[in-house]
Amino acid sequence: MNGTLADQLQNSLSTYNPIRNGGGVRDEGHYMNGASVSSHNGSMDSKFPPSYKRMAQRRKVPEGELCAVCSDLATGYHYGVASCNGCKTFFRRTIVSEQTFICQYNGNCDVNKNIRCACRHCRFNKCLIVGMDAKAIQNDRDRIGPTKKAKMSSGSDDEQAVTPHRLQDQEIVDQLTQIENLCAELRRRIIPDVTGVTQALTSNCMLYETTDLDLDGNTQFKELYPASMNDIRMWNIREMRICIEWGKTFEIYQRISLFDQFALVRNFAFAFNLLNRVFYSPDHGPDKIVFQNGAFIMRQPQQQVQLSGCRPIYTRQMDEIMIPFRRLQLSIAEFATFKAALFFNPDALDLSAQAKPEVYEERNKYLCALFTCITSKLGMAAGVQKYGSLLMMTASIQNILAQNEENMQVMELFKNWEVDPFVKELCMKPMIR
Amino acid sequence: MNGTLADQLQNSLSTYNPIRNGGGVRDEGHYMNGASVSSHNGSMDSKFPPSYKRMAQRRKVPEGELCAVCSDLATGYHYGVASCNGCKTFFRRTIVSEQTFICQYNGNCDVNKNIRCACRHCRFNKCLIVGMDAKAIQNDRDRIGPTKKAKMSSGSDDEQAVTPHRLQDQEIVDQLTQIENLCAELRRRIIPDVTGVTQALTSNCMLYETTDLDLDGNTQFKELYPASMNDIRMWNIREMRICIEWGKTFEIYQRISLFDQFALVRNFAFAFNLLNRVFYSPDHGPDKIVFQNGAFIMRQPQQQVQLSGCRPIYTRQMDEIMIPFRRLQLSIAEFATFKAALFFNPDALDLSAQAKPEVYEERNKYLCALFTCITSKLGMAAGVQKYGSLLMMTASIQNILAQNEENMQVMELFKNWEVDPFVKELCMKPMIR
DNA sequence: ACGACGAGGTCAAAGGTCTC
DNA sequence: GGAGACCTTTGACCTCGTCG
Repeated sequence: MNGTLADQLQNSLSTYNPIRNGGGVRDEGHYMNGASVSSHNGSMDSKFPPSYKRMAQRRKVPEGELCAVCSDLATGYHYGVASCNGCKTFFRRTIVSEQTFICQYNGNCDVNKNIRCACRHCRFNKCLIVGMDAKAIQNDRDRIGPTKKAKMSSGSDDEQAVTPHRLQDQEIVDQLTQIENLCAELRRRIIPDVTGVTQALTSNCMLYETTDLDLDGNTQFKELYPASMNDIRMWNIREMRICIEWGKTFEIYQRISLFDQFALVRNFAFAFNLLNRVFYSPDHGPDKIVFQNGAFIMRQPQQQVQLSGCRPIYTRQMDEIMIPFRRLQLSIAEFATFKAALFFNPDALDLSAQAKPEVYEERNKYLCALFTCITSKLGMAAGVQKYGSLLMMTASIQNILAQNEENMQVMELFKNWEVDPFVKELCMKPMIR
Repeated sequence: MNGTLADQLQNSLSTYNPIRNGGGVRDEGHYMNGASVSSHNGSMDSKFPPSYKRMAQRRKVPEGELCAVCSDLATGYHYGVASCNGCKTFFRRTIVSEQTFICQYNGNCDVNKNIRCACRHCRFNKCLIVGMDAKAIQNDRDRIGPTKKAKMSSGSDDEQAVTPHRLQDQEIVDQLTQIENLCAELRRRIIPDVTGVTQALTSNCMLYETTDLDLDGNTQFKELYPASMNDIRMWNIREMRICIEWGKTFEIYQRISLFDQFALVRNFAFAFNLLNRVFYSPDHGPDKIVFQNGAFIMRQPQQQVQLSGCRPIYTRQMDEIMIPFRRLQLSIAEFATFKAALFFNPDALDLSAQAKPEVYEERNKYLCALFTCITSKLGMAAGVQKYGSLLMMTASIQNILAQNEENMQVMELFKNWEVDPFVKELCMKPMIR
């Protein structure tokens, strides 16, 4: 799930379950698939020949062994872990019934014999952390002893229905996170030119073949230096292009009309740009937005970026977006899901009436996924606040966008800086309203 | 709980409750065989001495067994004693809440089915005497969530319970709802003039003495008619005044500096105005915002409210606020709490750095209350969406406010309509930025 | 064959929820 | 605000299939 969890996993495995370590893993043909979470299984497998494992597998749970989850007396090894009857049954029930729990507190409740029922989220979490293996759950009890044959026939395992789709939200978040990483990759590459937004929208998505593109030297970090207008222009265009590629990864986005695609992306592109800029800005204090290549924007107006009527926008980006983001300690997964929820805005200007309900539902999907993602780490109490605070940031974002648009109008009007045609096509609403 | 009781307890335990103690061997037979249960069991209980009963400890309470406390029909063995549902729950509640009762008579009241509620002291005493075991009371478990409601509403997935601070949240919501009603009352009254915002902020809150004020005939509904500029102006000023009175009802608001009070109210007053306008607009279709006195604004630009550059604002108010509000079916309580969360905006322009954290916490308070309020009605799945959709409306609100401010600047610039001095002081940021 | 182990199943009795 | 009917969850104990 996240780094901390993985660390805990490593620790807890050796702490809670040393017997299994020494005694070897269960019969490999049974339920252990190499895909298991724990890496220590892998090392075991490589150390001992199968025969050892079989012999050791029969080993009784030592007298007085405690449940790795709740420290009650263990009744045996269940789902790969020394555990008590209660935790064993609890784990199976949770998996089978596809339940999802949310911690009412902060997601780090104690789990022990006396209070193990107090928080089901944290109890289940602990089950996973100590290594209980959901794949050991047999969903079909009526199987007819095919064990021997199955082992003989092939080493390849057909694992159908291995993952119950109870973690639908988690899957959504995971996928968005993956796409987010692809975007990061594309951000380093030379993005081929297009004639305009329409061509960008209708061409194949570049995110799945980023490695075909050459690295762009301009995006590589060399040193910190004050951003020039060219830097700002380059990053603006770059993010806008990435935004379109990102949008095209959504299945629903491909289904709606080009007109609606345009409406959504025009509504969101600059927010995408802005959000990525501040979220991925390395932390050099609250007064600097730093681009990937080292160019930075300071709070104090610089020579390089002074334009009439366009000054206060960066201060606001720092105060109302960058600093709150840092305070909220958003993970990349949360950030990615948040952007998806923003993108599918049913109130986007010019969005057709037919598309609205569909977009609304899509947004709901990401809102729920975001909520699940946040509360699974923080629990209910803090999660509701974080989710709420994050969503209320939309106000600031919108505000800054409005101001930015105004600035662009001013620029256009006074011609003191020519806006890139692609950016103009993507971001600026026509003057006539 | 006292000496005598302890003695009695000892006795009663050996008399009434030999079964539960000791880990006797289980019944040989197949206990799940429903057909044999009652007859087998019944005969056992009557035939065999107590020590044998322990073998049957897992069996159902015999047919017709009576509650050892009140002689009602027993529903099973609870806390070691055959007892009815009432006495079981009564015993747990008493232990958990650590209540102490005092007998009004002589401490030897009869306890039976009909009068078991007459004396809680004697009922609890009886519970102990017959051997109910306080050690069998467990720690608090995780919340389960709605039971009956879940079936009734949309058959969505797992409904998890809401925060443990439920009651506290409910209180917050209730209080806000009350204030909301007071505002509605004030809205109908003649509000005394003030010299300016500062005077309004520093005077006593009028909401608690609305009945001292005379009714304002201009606010009473007579008939529907197109709003004049005077109507709009009147309602603007009125809502701004109410906003200040409303703000003063918050304890924290009274504590912060006048400067910060000004910052918060300036940031929010027009939103307050706008939100109340559309929320309380009687539903005359999606194309009309109707004031309380019958004046209405149409989507199509009217003669009366045509101002250069100021047209599209009402369309947006309808499309992005009024219609979504109706779609979300906000209750007054939810609406009131939402406004409180908006009001305490830590990113409000000009808010002092000291006040920010406090305001942030205050907002969190209302966010949690809002979430509780919504999910307690809709359950988790739908609640998360509604909460999320509502909070994302802040973007539209902010957008419209920005546009409104722009309009006001235009008005001010072209002097085609004089903005009321009070409104100007409250809403307009200085031109210099 | 047989006993140990750990899958899943069972159900009384815990606790929680909801309507008076 | 408490009582108690009703609902959900828990876990000790059970059976069964599979190994050594």
